[in-house]
Amino acid sequence: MARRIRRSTGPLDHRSSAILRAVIDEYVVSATPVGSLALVERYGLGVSSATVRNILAELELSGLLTHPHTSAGRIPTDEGYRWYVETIMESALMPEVEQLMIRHQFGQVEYASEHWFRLAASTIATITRSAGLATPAKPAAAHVRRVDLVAINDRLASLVLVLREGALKQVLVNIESGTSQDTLTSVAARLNALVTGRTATDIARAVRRIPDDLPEADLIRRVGDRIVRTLREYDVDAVEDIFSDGLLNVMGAPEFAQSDKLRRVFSALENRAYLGELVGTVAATGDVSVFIGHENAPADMREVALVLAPYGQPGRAVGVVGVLGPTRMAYPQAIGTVRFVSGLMNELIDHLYA
Amino acid sequence: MARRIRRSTGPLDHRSSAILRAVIDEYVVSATPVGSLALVERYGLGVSSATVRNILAELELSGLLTHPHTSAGRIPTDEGYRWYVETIMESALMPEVEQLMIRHQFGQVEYASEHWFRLAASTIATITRSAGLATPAKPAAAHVRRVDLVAINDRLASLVLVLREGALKQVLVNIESGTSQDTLTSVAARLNALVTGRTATDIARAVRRIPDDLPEADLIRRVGDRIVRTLREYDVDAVEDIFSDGLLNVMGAPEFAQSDKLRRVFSALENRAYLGELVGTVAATGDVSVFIGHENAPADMREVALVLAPYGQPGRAVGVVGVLGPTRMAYPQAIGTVRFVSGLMNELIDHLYA
DNA sequence: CGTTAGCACTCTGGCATGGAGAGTGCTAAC
DNA sequence: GTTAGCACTCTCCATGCCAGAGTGCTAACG
Repeated sequence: MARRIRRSTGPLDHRSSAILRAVIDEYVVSATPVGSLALVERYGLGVSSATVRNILAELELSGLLTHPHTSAGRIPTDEGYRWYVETIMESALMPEVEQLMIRHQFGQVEYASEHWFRLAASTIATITRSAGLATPAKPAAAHVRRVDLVAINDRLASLVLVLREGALKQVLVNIESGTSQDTLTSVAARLNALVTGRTATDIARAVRRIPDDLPEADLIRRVGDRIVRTLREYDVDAVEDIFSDGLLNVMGAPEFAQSDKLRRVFSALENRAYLGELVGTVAATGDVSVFIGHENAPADMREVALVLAPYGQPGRAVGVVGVLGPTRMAYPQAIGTVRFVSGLMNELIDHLYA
Repeated sequence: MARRIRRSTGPLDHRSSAILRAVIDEYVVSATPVGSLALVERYGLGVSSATVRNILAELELSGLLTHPHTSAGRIPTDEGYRWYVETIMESALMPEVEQLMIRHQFGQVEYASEHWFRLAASTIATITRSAGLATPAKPAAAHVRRVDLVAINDRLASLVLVLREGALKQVLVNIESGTSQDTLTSVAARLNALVTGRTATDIARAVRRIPDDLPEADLIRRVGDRIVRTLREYDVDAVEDIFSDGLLNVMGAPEFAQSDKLRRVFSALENRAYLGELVGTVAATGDVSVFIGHENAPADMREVALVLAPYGQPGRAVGVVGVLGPTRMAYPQAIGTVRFVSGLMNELIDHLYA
């Protein structure tokens, strides 16, 4: 026997890392198991295929690579990808050209803040050729900036809440037949004094203290309660909106050629519960997070990887942007892109709250 | 030869229709070509399989059925489905039980009008086990009901438009550093006088007539222009939002087992241009419309059928609800469901504008 | 004249077979 | 420690074959 096979758990030596990296790089583009010969031919390793085979066997023992069957090349395991991601995590950046392109695109929609996160998702999708994900920036607790009441018909009015975080919320409220718009306007004025800058809890307290002899006290109280309820719903709502774009990109991947695999990916995407949970944990961090294959709890997501990053201002409004693709994903690009876009979103939000 | 084969272009005789109907009913549930034997066994036609074969041959000549290959059963052509749909169009209704169930569901979200169309899509998806589609009710030309200006920071304000049709629109506008909220409020009041109940064209005219000596004339004019621009964009915007739910249902259909077919369906769904166009034509009609296979212009939609119906008030706000599924669809159920849901949405909207 | 039994014919789908190609793991030599 | 050489294994694809399903035609029937 030429070399004792190490079941190394420690860090990989230089040559092993180079080969593991090469296997992953190759597999990511070819989507077929990569053999020792292909590696020496295409990656100028300076050793023979036999040597490479020895190292591949070691890497397999360490759990970083596998074999689909005896006489096939190697493919990375989720652990292999994990190692890879750790090694490139810090250095992954976007090419300047693309950065400029994206900045330009965002410049086009300048002030339609509600569309930023959609644009983020579709930009990410285009660049990474995977599915782009994004959630709108959502505050920990909604603060009201302004209230409006507009009569819709004889018995209904539209209650509009403008939140400090830039979001709008509208609900209908019943009014007594014959209430004029003037009355509504003055009620809205009273309410504005009561609610501006406040959160649900504060407003609930204020509403309880409305004196009975105030004109229209009843209506004010009723609308006030409605505001509280609406805010509470808004606060509790698990990230309601996870916008995704470029699903077609993912559908093209060869690993999803069988439609049942594809189906699983989609049902994973409709599994808002898990995504919402992830968004929550990611929002609490500062940088890009990567979730690879079985690192995702739901069985349906075992074949996909997620690259997510938060944006916004911690404690005020926080959202998430990211990529969903096969575990065989161009991680450096994905991480670079997500990092850049989240940074860009940060700039935009900062500008908003300057 | 026993019976001269008719290449009838006229209406089908009673027995032929019964058999055609049987083929379609059977194919819709089995998804496999249906043979003469299966028909006589399961549909008590009172004739032998040989006779049925003769009639099947006639129906094929008339273009209502085909053959995937020589020794297979028959499957309906798009024309066959078309014939079928015409014969059941008027009579397709939902079972009362389901009607009640749906009414109940809508009762739950009573006043969250912005969510009605989403609920419509998901309800339709659940019942028909296909993809449910819905667009929000959108007016021919937006009328402003109210304008609001809220300072966001030193240089930005949020312009909120409440439209007569119940929609909200928000954009950011630049303001001069140091403009107070009071100024903004008074500007908003001026603008309200100017724009209430008007459409983009009217407002553009009014803005041009603002006298220079009005306080803050500049700001008023600038915001006015912005309102006009926003309304115009809103008007022009091809139906921006086509909400869909239950795509997973469609993915399960055996005709989409190969993922490239599935892919085509999805890219069709992202083909907002065509869907928007359809929505436009459907909105102009009064009842359910059905588009089967090649009746759809885009090649990607040749394997799906759409059942669409408008809702809302013509000339005011009109939206569309519908189903997208394989051409092999349970048309009676789909048509009944879509008809009922659109009727229900009509009731809701009428109530809103009472 | 329409209906029916009978039968030859055709096509698919599943399954086994076999050979080419790719890539491994091992051994022995360097 | 590295490498050439080689037997071995497994997939993939093309081929051939068979059973099953269903047709279309023909000839007989009422």
